[in-house]
Amino acid sequence: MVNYWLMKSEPHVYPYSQLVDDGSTHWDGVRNYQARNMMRDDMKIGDLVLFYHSNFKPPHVVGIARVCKEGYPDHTAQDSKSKYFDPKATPENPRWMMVDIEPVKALNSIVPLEDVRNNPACEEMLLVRKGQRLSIQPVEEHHFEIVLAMGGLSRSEL
DNA sequence: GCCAACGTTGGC
DNA sequence: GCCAACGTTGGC
Repeated sequence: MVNYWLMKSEPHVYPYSQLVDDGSTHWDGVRNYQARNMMRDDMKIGDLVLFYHSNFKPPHVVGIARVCKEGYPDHTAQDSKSKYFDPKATPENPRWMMVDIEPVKALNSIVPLEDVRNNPACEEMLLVRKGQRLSIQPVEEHHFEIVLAMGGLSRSEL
């Protein structure tokens, strides 16, 4: 059973192209409990991810990624030199978790947030809900397929 | 740069 | 357990 997600990254911090260059990455630095719980409990190897560029004009979905390692402790929380350091995190109680993702395919054309918002079929997506700030969001399969199609790709091309 | 929405913290 | 103050996110 494959699940679908959307993960936000600021392109000036970590763009999709960097994921492609790196081959995979660990999704460190998430310090929100809802997002952590999804990484810890729900994200499974093979799950597909809409990779989203936030804080960019225009904000947009840029590519597809895949979960390649399931939830494990985010070591940056225990690194006092890291900007993600959390003094409450310990080896016994790491507090924060991360997953690894790998690139699957860039969209043929990016899908701006506005296009998602203007698509009546996407009305129910968390991404376009008012006040929705979660950096990791569950996505329904049909929404995943719609965004994929808006980006000029079909499921069989992944 | 503004600010709405939301999450977290900590005093009580 | 309430809630005011504060910090962060992220579109605009």
